[in-house]
Amino acid sequence: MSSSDTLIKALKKEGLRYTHQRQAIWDELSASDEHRDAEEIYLALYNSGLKVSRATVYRTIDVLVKNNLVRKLDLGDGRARYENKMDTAHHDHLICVQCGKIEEFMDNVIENRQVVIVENFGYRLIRHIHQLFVICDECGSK
Amino acid sequence: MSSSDTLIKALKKEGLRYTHQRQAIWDELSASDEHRDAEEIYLALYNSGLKVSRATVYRTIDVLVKNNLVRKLDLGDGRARYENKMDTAHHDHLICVQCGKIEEFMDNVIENRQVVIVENFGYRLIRHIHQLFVICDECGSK
DNA sequence: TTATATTATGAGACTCATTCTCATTAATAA
DNA sequence: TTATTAATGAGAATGAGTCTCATAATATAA
Repeated sequence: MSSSDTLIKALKKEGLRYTHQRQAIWDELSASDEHRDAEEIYLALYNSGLKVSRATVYRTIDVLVKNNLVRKLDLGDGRARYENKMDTAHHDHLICVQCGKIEEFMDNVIENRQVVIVENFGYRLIRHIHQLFVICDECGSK
Repeated sequence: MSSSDTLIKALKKEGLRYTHQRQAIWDELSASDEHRDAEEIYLALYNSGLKVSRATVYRTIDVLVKNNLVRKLDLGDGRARYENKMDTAHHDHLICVQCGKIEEFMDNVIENRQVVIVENFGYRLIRHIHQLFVICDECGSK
């Protein structure tokens, strides 16, 4: 499925129109594996000649997040980061507290344990946030 | 060790003065096991007749967090919550996405696994955030 | 103690990410 | 095509948290 089809499908599902701006924002996000904030995405578009407003960037990202095309990360520093979720398996993050580098991890033992913990409470797991704040190899060797 | 002693020790360590406001804020935090935001703490003090400014609430909480007397929680909704850390063992949180109820959990399997994951990257674990967003029993039965 | 030096406080201005408003523009339906 | 309706852009508004600076309180020296 092409990148446009994915977007069009999500927009259709939401009863929203297909616009150049929405395509541009999705293009920008889907072409990268970085974890960027809204301003970085806005500037990337701006610098490539696509003048999409910040408001539209935020509005469109919300739709993408809601439709599982993009993941929103809250690293606790006041700026949300966004990562493309296309073709990527579930994972959580390691964040270097010195340089900000972000790595991904996934551990089935932890995934399963989470479910057990929640079940023991008699609750139902909806989603989780698991972030390991580290000092990475480069920062640690200095 | 009394509640005042704990505070006084932390302030001394930081080279800060012991004031009525700081004591009042610490009293308010140390007397409760709730997970409250700064405004709730400010209002609790205000309503008990202690007119401490919001600025001082924030400033004092920062000191308490830095000295491990209080834990700051980022639930991703834009308001930090604070919980007293006195006499409480390490734990993470379950948060009901419907009613906001917060429960605590601790699992040694997960704790150990985290360390292994980070070591495999050649990194060093500094701290972690692990939040399980759930629908609690009360909300789920409705 | 009392005076002196220094830090803490309060009020409100400010910041910054994000959201909202609303007039204008663009996409879809007829 | 035009009519209808939704989307966009510019900038105002929001809200948690931080900063400023004049005043008040605490600690130190005498």
